Amino acid sequence: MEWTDETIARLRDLWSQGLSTAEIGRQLSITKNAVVGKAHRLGLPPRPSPIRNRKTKDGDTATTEAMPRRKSPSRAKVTETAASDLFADSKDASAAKKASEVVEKVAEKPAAPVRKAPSDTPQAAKAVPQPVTAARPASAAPKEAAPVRRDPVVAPKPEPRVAPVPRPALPPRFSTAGIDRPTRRGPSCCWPIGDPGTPGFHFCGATPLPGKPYCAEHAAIAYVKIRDRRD
DNA sequence: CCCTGATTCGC
DNA sequence: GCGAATCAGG
Repeated sequence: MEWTDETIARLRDLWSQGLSTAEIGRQLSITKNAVVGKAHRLGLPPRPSPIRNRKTKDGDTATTEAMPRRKSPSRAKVTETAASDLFADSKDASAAKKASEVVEKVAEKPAAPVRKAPSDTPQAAKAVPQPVTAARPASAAPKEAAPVRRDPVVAPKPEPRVAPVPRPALPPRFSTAGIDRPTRRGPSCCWPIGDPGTPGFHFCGATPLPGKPYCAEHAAIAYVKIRDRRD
């Protein structure tokens, strides 16, 4: 896999949108493993993991005995043997992991696998292109489908605020402060320009294609037929 | 079973 | 650095 600057940017983007690793992988035509692996190497914020937090914790005694730290999955040779004990210090504190615990509640799952790349596979065909979250940049709420209903009588609001989605304010490093984002309301292309966290980072902001989070220009890059991207 | 993300470790 | 194999929870 060639991790170009662009594919990485897309990975970050999709990742930050909360898409599942498998979904991201599908869109990038790579395996979910590749996605997760890369995400980790990039230091992207961990998602709420479905499995139990098996490390960290103060005394570390928790999981030790009940769970064999590592199996030797056949492919794993006995490279550790004696070394294991000698280097068995490992008391490293994974502060980052802990931090993720704090945010466990945020959840708000991606709702549905959306934004399937237009492909010729029958499977992808079932997915209806939805504006998953053209409004990701900040407080605007996705989920227009939210069946949240206000008072049946009053509230003739022409623009009912969408449900207060607990969008957990992006992590500090992704703080939108100082980010140059489009001033106009409504959908805007969320193609990332620059690196999140850096001063110049911003989203494209152009008017997106109907039903897509990207403008025509970036949608052309974002949505590539799987068959065509084989090279 | 399916899904999910996390981790390990040969390459 | 990469990602398949694997683990493990829902």
